[in-house]
Amino acid sequence: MENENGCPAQALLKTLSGKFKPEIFRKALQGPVRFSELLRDIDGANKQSVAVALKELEEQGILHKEIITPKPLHIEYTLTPKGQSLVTIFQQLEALSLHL
Amino acid sequence: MENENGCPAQALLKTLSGKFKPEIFRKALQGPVRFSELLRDIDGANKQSVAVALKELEEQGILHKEIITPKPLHIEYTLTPKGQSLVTIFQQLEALSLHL
DNA sequence: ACAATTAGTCAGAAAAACAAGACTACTCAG
DNA sequence: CTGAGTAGTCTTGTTTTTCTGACTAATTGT
Repeated sequence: MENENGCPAQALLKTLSGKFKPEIFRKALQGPVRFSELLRDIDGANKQSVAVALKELEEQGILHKEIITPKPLHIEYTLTPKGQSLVTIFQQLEALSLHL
Repeated sequence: MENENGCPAQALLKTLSGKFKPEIFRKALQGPVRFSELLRDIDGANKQSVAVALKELEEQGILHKEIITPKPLHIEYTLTPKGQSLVTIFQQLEALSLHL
């Protein structure tokens, strides 16, 4: 496990790779997301993968986890400022994929 | 195998995922690359993975494969215009990974 | 009391990605 | 003729990623 990486973008690229991360990120753009909501809405999603994706996105400081109410358990994930800064890059990626 | 993907960026993101693709892309920025050169220069690279990466990058229209001389076998891969258009995005990704 | 929802975790299986080594096929230098 | 370089492919095996189903633990609805 050595990581003397000559390519800085690679790390960032990795943080958004994974089957559901781009999808989750995308939904988070439109507002706070929750675990079970993602599970329902994302086609082919499974608990484990969504849970791991959320955890990693949180660890990477892209999403912020917040317990809204503990009584009827309600947790929300929102984009952090760092997450917001990725938005423009995503928009460009999307623009690119359209006209090609 | 259905791909009615709600996330356009995901496809593009996938084209650059994989252990060596970012590295190969990066080298291609500095000039034409060749198979054995990548094999030598990229740390931990192996024939199979590099071959597959090159093939996929070519299929995705990011690299252009050209036989320079068939006699002493010499093949070069160069960035296509589509590949070029990814450069700015990469630069932003790198800028981002620095100040975070 | 019983079912459903919330948000997970855990163990094991299945699938996908990656790696190692043998092999093809052709050219060039000695 | 032999060894080295070019650019791969093919088969097999390992490692990583993803998926499935069972389980926890609490609350709300019927």
